[in-house]
Amino acid sequence: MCRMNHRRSELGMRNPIQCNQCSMQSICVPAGLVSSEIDKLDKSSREPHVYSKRDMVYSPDQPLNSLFAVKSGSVKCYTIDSEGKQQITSFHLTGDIIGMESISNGAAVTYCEAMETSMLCEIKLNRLFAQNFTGVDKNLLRLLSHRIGQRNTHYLNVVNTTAEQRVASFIMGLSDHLYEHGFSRHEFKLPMTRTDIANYLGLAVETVSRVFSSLKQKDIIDTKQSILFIQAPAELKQMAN
Amino acid sequence: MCRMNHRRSELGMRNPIQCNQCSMQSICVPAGLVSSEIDKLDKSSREPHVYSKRDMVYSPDQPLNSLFAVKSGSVKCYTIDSEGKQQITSFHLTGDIIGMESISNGAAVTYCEAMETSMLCEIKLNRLFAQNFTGVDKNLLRLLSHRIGQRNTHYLNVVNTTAEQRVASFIMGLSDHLYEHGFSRHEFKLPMTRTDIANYLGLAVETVSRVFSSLKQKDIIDTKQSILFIQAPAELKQMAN
DNA sequence: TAACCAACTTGATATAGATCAAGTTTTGCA
DNA sequence: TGCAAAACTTGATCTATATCAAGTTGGTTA
Repeated sequence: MCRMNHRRSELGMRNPIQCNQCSMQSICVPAGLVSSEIDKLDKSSREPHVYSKRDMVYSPDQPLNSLFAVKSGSVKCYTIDSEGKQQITSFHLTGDIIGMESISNGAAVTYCEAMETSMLCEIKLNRLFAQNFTGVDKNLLRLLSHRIGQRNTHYLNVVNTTAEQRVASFIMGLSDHLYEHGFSRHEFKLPMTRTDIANYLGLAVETVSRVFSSLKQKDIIDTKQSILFIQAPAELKQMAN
Repeated sequence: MCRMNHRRSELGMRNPIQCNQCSMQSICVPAGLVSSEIDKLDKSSREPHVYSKRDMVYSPDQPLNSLFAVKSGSVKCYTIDSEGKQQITSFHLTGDIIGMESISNGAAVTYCEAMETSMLCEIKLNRLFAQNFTGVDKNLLRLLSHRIGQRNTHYLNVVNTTAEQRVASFIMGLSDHLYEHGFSRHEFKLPMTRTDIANYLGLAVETVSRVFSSLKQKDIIDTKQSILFIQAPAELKQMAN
């Protein structure tokens, strides 16, 4: 049987699900809690908050003692330098936990903005710290450790690589992430603009556009509006290296 | 009185100090332990291991359930891609804790190599996990969170910046780190080669060399062998932005 | 459904930094 | 202490990608 049939469409809106069915519950909720206790969590932790396109989840220097789980949709995190220039540091899709870099000083360090209508759950850190839930701390520790690895990987993808490698690796990264979270590997919506992709990868928009055109011409990918089709995954993976 | 007089020379070898005097003890040793209990820690945790230049601390895929504290000297972490090309992901000096990205899967993900004679203490993770030392877990969590921020900062320094900005920011970063750890802010030894700096910053060696020459010509820095002097910190900081 | 604005594309040209080349200086070892 | 190898520097040339320019396409709103 084709695995694809079981997969959710990336294109439609998903239904919000309860904490006790959520794939992120090992992080969100102290591991020891049973279903009846989950119901007692305050509403802001139990129910996802809906953000519209361009809504800000948090801004630099804002006190922040929570993480956020992206239940659906997508966000971008960015800084703005002294000359007012935006620099995107990360994109986050369904299944990502964001805000880990602010644990160290209790304040946000980037802007975090919804790129489309998105649902995020707030995970209050004081709940994780309240008791000696060492098991939970371990999960959290693994999560942060994994994020450090991801940041290194992104760095490796941008330093000393060609424009084509960066874009190929970027697309493969999205594809892998979506597949791990139950979506199609070869057909998905790109929630970010070419300008955002370019900024994230340290390239000019025009260069990103040219790479997309070139990949399309080689029948490696195709696009229809903001939907991307990966037609030759092996070739793309090889480019990404 | 000049603060400099109190600072250790970066140039000479430091004496190993005991755990109970060590500035890293909040991370290395479960916080509750008193001096008499520290003595009971096994020798590998209590005493730093000495590495000679080019010695490998760990290699990718090697099982790793420890962090390492750099007590003196310096190391570089790097990956080697499928074409055998080295890419340096980080440098670490006295006071750094390394290996955090391997917590998530219990195995090293990079090579870690001593750049000079260095002393590192092994911090076994199972000791931190053994009991419900939530306080320690919190320290560790903050440490990892901080590292994520550092990785972002390094990324910001390399993406969409000029060669001059990268080098200026790199030098300022070293200067700040060394100052925070009790060394001189304006005069220190560069333990890495120009080739390593170039690789780390995504530049060619020749470009790094030219930037150094240009900064020297502008009387912003000076070098004598591997000693670097920062002569105009304000200008350098402004370049780094 | 028009019309406007943002996003995207494609082409022409400019340039920062890579690469190639040929020294010079420094380091480490016999 | 001297010599070889490695590290570094400087100059000349090349190139990948930025920048500038001028469209085209697509999405949103009246």
